[in-house]
Amino acid sequence: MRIGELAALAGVSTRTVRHYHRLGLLPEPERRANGYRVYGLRAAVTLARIRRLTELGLSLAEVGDALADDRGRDLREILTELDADLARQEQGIRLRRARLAELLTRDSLHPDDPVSPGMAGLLSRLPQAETGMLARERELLALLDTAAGPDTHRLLLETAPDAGRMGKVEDLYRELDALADADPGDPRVPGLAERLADAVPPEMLRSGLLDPALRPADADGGADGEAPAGEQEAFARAFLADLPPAQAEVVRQVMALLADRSAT
Amino acid sequence: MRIGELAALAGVSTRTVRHYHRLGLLPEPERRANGYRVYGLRAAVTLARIRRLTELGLSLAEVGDALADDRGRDLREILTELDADLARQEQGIRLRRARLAELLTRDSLHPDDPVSPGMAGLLSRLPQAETGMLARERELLALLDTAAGPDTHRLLLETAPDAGRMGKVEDLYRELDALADADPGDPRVPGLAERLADAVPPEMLRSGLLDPALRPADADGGADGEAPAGEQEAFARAFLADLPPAQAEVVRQVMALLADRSAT
DNA sequence: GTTGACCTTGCCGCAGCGTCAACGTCTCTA
DNA sequence: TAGAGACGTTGACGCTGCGGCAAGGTCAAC
Repeated sequence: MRIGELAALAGVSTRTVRHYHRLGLLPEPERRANGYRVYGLRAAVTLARIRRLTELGLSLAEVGDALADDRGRDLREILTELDADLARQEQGIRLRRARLAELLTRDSLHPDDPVSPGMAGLLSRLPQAETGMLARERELLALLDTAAGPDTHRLLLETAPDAGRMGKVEDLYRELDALADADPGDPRVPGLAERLADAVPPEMLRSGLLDPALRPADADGGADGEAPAGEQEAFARAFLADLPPAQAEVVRQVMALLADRSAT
Repeated sequence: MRIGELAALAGVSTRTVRHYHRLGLLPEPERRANGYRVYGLRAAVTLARIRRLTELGLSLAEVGDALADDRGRDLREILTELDADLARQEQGIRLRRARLAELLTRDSLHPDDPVSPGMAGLLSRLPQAETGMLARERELLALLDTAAGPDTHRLLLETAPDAGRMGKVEDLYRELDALADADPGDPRVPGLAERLADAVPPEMLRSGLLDPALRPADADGGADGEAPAGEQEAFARAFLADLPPAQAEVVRQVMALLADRSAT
């Protein structure tokens, strides 16, 4: 047999056969004078064994072990391990399919993409916004949905304000947006900060969710704080750093006010 | 933020971030004077979106499509397709796990490796043999188990001789083995051929399983036949080509005898 | 000044082949 | 007898999603 016939017999490509030669799974056979490989039935038998094993899901390296470890004994180990691995894969796929199914049943695929069900609910209660501060907060929440640790995540969903309260602060957000190009010393800043501080739900303060953000390190006017940076601080700092100066100043003042109040 | 902070925030490696840059999934940000990349919160948001999508099982290319196709609409298609793909994978894994389970419950892992249950049964009814013609036939059967089409495979299992009959021909196989180094013209050949032909179960002849092997093309003494080679002929030819001369001659004579008999 | 923790680009490696490329060999047919 | 077409040969690159290493440059702290 030449390589093409062997390959056809075993139902693989010639490329595959040569690949197995290079990996040492299939011994290189004799050559004819013209350089063509000549195969006997043994090669087909070995090739079929390799295929049976790979079709079960063994890697070629594992197949190599199984063939080398002279028949048997070790094979059972390999297969057992393989089964465990496949079980893990199956679980992973099922989990992703479940998430997918949940996503696909949602009436509208959220513009912020596949967030968790809880976060999707939270986002849907927030006023919609394509631009401005509200849009940024929506993005931040989407980011937190995947990047925050489970504790932060849980607190976030538990202390989420209800729709009624959110409706009330919508005007305040518009005022914030108006400060996009303003100076940090803008006269509108202090008043807005106070009204915003008043609007923060008390249960959010009590939850401790804001504690890291309230730490003094965030209150200094410097460009970058140097705090040891737990995860929540990291998010808070990144958020602040991303804001226009006047808006950042508002947020800082809000934080200062809240820190004062929670201290008393 | 520098790249390390961004990566930590999103829970990926810096290598991953740079990889996404090269793929165009994440836009290259501004650089500081020293060449360091500087990121804002937007990058973290995008990065988180990429992660959410990849964790669902989308390829990075698909993520790219989803991000490029400006929000939404197309995403549902991609996800639906992905779900179908995952379903296929899940089925594949289940099937392999079922086969694995079947294999692992077998008391002894067969030396010829994971053959199908039917073939395992057939092989277990054949006399064991480490070498010689019987060993070759066992190998051939293992080969046919994976390489033969479903029709051939079914015929093979249906017409398999029972244990009693196999016991009777065991002696004949030993005689065949004795011819391993003999001349094709050896005086023992014709008699052995006749006794072997007598031993072939009539239902195997009737099944048509042997028909291709009985065709005249196989009877000419030439080195290689040139028949159009259906699958069964291919196996038969390979098997014959692999035998020592005297044994091949016996087989040819058996075939000729059977052809005569089935013709009358 | 020297660690040590960052950052930069760039290239190799992984699994399992598919897919050229550039070439030789064989057989059949016009 | 020449040419077409179907084979064979080696070799190298491509794909996925990064990890790892090399060979540096930068920056803050001791």
